[in-house]
Amino acid sequence: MISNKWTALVFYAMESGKIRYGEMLRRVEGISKKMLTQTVRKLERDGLVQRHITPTVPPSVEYSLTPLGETFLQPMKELRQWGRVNYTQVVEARAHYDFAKHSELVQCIRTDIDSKKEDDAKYDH
Amino acid sequence: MISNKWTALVFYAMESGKIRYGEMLRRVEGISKKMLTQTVRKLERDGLVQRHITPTVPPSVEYSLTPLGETFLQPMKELRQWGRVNYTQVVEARAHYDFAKHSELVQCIRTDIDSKKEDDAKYDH
DNA sequence: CTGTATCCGGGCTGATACTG
DNA sequence: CAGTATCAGCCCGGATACAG
Repeated sequence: MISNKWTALVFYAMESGKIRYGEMLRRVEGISKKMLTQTVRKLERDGLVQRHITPTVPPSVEYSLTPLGETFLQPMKELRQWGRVNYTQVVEARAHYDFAKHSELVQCIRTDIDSKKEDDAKYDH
Repeated sequence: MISNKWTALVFYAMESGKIRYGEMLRRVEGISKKMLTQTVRKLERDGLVQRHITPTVPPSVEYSLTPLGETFLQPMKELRQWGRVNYTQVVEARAHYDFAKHSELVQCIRTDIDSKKEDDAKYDH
C-alpha cells in the first residue's frame, strides 16, 4: 500500500484530524493535484480514509482517517520515528559507500570542482 | 527507502539471520535476479545490510542485517503485523468501493461472466 | 476550491543472454 | 552460484489546460 512515492506522506498529512484538499496540497510538499487525488482515492478505496463533502459554492472537501486508518497510524508513526532517529546514519553510510566495490566501469574522473552535493541530490529517498 | 516494490520484501527475507543470494531469490516470490541485486545493493549502501563473500568455487555470498538494520526490524515487523491483521478488512473495502462515485465515464457493461476475480488481480498490493 | 483530461518523458521493472 | 549487460515495455509521476 505504501510502496509508492506519495501514500505515506499523504497519510501523515491526515494524522491530526480532518484536513481540506487544498491544505494537503500545501502540506505535502511537492505533490501535484493529480497525484494527491489519485493517492487519497486509493486510500479511500482501501478503507483507511473517508471523504466528506460540504456542497457549498465553491465546494469544500475534507479528508480524515477512518477507524481502520487510525489503527494504521501507530506503525506508520514508528516508521517515521525510525527515519528521524537514524536519518544521519543512513546519510553517512551513503556518503561512505564505495561504488567501485561492485562496478567494473568506475568513473574515476574527479574534477577539481566538488560535485559531491550534486551527486547527493540525485540519491532517492 | 521502502517506497518501491521490493525493498520491504527483501528486507524481511533477512530477518532470521544470514541468508544466501540464491535462497533469497527463492524466498522472495517473483523477484528477478536483477531486482534482487539492485535492492540489496541499495540496502547495503544505506548501511542496513552487509555482504559477506566466501571466495570458494563457485562463490558463496551471504547477506545479513547490520546493527542498524536490526533496529529497523521492529518497525517493519509492526507494519507487516498490521497488514496481516487488517488484510481482510482492506480487501473487503476494495470490493465494496463504488468506482462510479468519482468517475464520470463509468464502465457499466457487466457481462454475464464474473470478471471480479480478474479485476481483483489487477489491484496493486 | 476541488477536482478531471490529456499528453509525455523517465525510471522502474522484467526477460533474456552472458560470465567468472 | 552469484551475479552483469542489454533491451524493451509500461506504469508512475509531472506539466498543463480545462471544468463544475
